[in-house]
Amino acid sequence: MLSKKTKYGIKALVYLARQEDRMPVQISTISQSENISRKFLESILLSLRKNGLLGSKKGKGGGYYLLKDPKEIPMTTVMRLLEGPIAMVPCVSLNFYEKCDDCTDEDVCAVNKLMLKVRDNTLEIFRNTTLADLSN
Amino acid sequence: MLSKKTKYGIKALVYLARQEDRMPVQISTISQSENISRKFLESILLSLRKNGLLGSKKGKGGGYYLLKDPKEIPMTTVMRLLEGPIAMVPCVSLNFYEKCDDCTDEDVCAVNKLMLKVRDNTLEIFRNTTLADLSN
DNA sequence: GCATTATCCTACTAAATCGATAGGGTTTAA
DNA sequence: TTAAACCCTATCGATTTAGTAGGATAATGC
Repeated sequence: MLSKKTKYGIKALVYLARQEDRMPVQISTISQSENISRKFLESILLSLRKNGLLGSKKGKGGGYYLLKDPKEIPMTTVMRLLEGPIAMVPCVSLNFYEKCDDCTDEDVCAVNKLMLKVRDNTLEIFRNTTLADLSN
Repeated sequence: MLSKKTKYGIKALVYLARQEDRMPVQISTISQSENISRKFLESILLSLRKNGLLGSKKGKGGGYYLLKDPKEIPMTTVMRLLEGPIAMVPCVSLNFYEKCDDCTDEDVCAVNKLMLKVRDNTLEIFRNTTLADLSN
């Protein structure tokens, strides 16, 4: 299951991508428009800023804005920042690989075999979809 | 992330699928071979039996066995029994559909659009993979 | 018929995660 | 100087996860 954090994060990013200019948008504006708890969204946007996806401006007239062109932001980046690993098991993860405790031989493991296929497909979709694609 | 329940369940089913005959296999045998906590595996196999995937025999010489030919068991069935919905959000789920609280219009929702693609692809894989495929 | 073997079933629990909420601190524009 | 806005840390209730405990029930073989 996708966490609400990820879901809200994507919605907020798409909201920002839909702005013609790169002017700062306030948290409250997004939270009201997308029906997201203001405080929760605040923490999400904060982490997206810390991870280099968003810029922010403090004080009156401040807010958040995208640092790059939406066309240059693939969903792999977004998903990894918000949700973490794309793979369903760590043993098939590219960026978060971890060996299973119980598995003696990964090459024979049925779960590994199956989830590798799923990861490949999902990854392909995320790679070929940018924020811009979702904003239309 | 895939739950351990699902992971262990798949491993156990594959173990059973690899038996030439349909003789009952004891929980302990599988749990030792696959490094799974005996009691936890017990509860998993019990639920698979209740859901019609496995048969069981009590008493001495008892155990669990597949009720159908592994070729006839697609991973969609297995995944839905063990993990639940295949979709990452309920609003794109076939068997577990649920409307989002925050979403006013599903047709415009970026998350919906993206996750629909992911679900279609994942579903295709699970549909075209049977227990038999994973047992080789 | 009785001991042994194995599944069946219910209940409990420790730990982790999720989805927030609280409550200030700091910066900036007007 | 004041109000608007982000910044940051801490806390919290509810839920899920990954088991564990302990006995009830059923089948087998002697």
